[in-house]
Amino acid sequence: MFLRRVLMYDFSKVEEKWQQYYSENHPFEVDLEDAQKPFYNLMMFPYPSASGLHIGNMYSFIGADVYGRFMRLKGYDVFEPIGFDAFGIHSENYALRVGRHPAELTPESIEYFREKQLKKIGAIYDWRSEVITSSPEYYKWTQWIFVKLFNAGLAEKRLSRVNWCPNCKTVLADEQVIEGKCERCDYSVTKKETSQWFFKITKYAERLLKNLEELDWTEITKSIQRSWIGKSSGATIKFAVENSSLELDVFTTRPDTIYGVTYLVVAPEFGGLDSIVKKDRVDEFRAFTQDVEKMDIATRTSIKREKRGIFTGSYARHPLTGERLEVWVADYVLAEYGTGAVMAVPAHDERDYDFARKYGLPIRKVIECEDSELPYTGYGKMINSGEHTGTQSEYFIDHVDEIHSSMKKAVTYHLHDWCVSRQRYWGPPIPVIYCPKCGTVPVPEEQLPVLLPETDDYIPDGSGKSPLARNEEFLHTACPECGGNAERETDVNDNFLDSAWYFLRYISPKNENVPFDQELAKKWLPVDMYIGGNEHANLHLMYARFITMALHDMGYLEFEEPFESFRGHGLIVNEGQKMSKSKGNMINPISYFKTHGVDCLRTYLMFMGSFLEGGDFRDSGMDAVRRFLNRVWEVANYPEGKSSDNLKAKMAWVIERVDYAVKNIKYNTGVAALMEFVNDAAKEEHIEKELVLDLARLVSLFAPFLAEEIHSLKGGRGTILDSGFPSGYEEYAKAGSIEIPVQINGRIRGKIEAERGISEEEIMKLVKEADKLSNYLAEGKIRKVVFVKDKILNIVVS
RNA sequence: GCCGGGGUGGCGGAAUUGGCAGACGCUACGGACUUAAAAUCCGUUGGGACGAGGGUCUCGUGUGGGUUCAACUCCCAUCCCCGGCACCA
Repeated sequence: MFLRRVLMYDFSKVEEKWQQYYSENHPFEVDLEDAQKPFYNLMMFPYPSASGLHIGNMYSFIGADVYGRFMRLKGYDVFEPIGFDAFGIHSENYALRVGRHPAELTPESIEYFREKQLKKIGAIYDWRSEVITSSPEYYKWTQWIFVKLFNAGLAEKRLSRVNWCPNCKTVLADEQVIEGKCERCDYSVTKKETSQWFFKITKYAERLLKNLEELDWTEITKSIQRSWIGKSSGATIKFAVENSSLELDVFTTRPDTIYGVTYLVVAPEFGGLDSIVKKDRVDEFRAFTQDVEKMDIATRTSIKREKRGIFTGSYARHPLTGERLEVWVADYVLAEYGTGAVMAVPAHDERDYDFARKYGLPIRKVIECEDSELPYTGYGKMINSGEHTGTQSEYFIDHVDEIHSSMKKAVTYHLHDWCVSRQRYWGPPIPVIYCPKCGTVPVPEEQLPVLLPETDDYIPDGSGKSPLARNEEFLHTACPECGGNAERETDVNDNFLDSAWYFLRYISPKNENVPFDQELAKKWLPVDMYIGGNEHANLHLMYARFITMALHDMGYLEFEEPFESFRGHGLIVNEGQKMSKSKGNMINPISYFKTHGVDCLRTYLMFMGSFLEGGDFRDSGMDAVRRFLNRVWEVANYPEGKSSDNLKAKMAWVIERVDYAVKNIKYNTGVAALMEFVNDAAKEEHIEKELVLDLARLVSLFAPFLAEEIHSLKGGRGTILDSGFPSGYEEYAKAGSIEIPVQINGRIRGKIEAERGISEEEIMKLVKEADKLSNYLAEGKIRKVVFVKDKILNIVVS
């Protein structure tokens, strides 16, 4: 045993040196026009709302950057931009909380994020492409997109019962309501009827769903999108209402239970209800609907809550049997879904069953089952179904179009139109003008941007109107068409619109004439790899896809899907515990920059678990990675001299492992392979320069600064990423002997050392010569030999 | 309830997709160095049995079955955890 001198490297000095090198020499700027092998590597830009990037941001960015570095090392022109999602309710709420004006606070936050954090982490950003969504140069084009959507008939202002957060004092999209609570502040959301701008994303529901099949996205992300779109197939069935011109359309996924309908139910908010409520019941009906209205969404949609309803006094006719059916109003039917009315089949639907039992409504079995199974919701043989008795459910559903003129196949989606207006200050004003003569007029392109006024009067008042409505100077304007007095729309756009197209702006962030250069778009888009958290899998990705599709249909983009590949990564926990401010167990990345260094934090974040599934952060793991990096440095400083063939074979193996690990986003296994190599290399007395360089190249994905230092120590110039992905060890990988495990009757009984590529006959000969193994063979007759070349030998003996 | 992902040592996690389960790392223990500690280095570390010892045998990837020469991996059943959706008709 020989004692090795301890060689520690001064990470803070090394890191400072290369951070400075990166910021002075811009080695990662890409010539977008001339690049030969374009690769667009995208990560989710942060919103500069809090006191700095948190460890989750860091995790996400570094995971994406490792991929970008890998592609760069492979010789691609990797475009890795970054920016700031600086508008929106999170930034605004943060500003309100600390009592500063968002226009004043946001630039400060950005400055801090950029200079103190993002520029330190060793990412290969091209800072020339930075976009800030709150800058007029950017939101001019956000407004431009609004106008384009408006002109294409995809934006519409309509009266709607929308989600209202009494705390944030704004409307929320359905997507921002989580279990009846506001996504931002956790306050119980209520419904409020107001006039709002909507984007007609539902027009794209089928395409958004269908295209998922072709996308190279993590499965979990696709599944989240699918369930959000929520397609369901069935039929609409028309019921005529007695003594009324009203026809009730219901949507059902189970038209095969049509003979089991014993009453109809409509939602309390259903339009035209007044006409069917019998006069003697009007008061009772009013009281009931008002009561329902008052419920917050969490209560309304709670499954456990007992269903309530009242009979309207009207009857409808069953389209097939002519039977009279009571029409009820009940709080368990939602106006927003399907047609807002349902046919109740208590025997075969749990909700209808509960309701029918409570109010003594008839229950009629029409699908064969035991009485004890009611409500039976499975498919089966139709019974008590007139001429269709004996038909199978599935067959009836398939042929529903042929049964009766009142029944038609239909599809509904859970996806709702995207409510984009926000009654807040900190966002891009919606570029629309209301003229008493000309009506709703979009602001002409040449008048964009509609600047957000600089004002101290920006705090929301809960009136349901944006603070901008109080700004007389902003409010009053001239109609672009007739020049007469007109008023501006005072709501601002949802923050998700800002981020729905930022990846397009990155390729031409300074272009004043177009939102994005179409030639560059052809060359660089769609995005080759997008890595980010699954917490944005629903909203952000869906909206970005929608906007891209719409721009495609208008002829601005050749493709309709913005992100060819997407990888959603997991979350970090701290020592097995979820991080939260209230628990006080937040991990502060900056403090680790100081104690362990950026390289160490990067490498550890990638090593602590499977990136796609998230990981458990532990200080002891940080120390382990610091040891590893020190060993890399130590090995790099070994005297130069011939290395063993074994070590070169190991290098061949590591190269393959790292290649596989990065392509499959299994970074932890890549780091593990590098550790193995370093453990082996440390056992030798000296090392060849080329091996040191190749080690550094692979290490540079995770620990860039240390790698750059080693590269320059060994005489390299520029950034190590330009020196190419390691190769050239193939012959060592092929040479040498390997151990082949030998199984006898499925159990490992020994190992045979043999040349690579050995044949079955040869290895059997060696097995028979080996005492121990031949003893096992002697116990019986060889029935079968299974030999997988270079892998395993299994002999069946009986 | 439906849909997705998962369950592997004391712990974080590997196993390139049917081919040596537990790579790599942590922790713990033992040792070297040290006046001492830290740091560093070396060794041991899934359970059980046998052996003075090199070792040998055996059980083992939530649970119960199955397919196969061979199963963490595939099939059937079942339990649990995480995530998404959910009075969605």
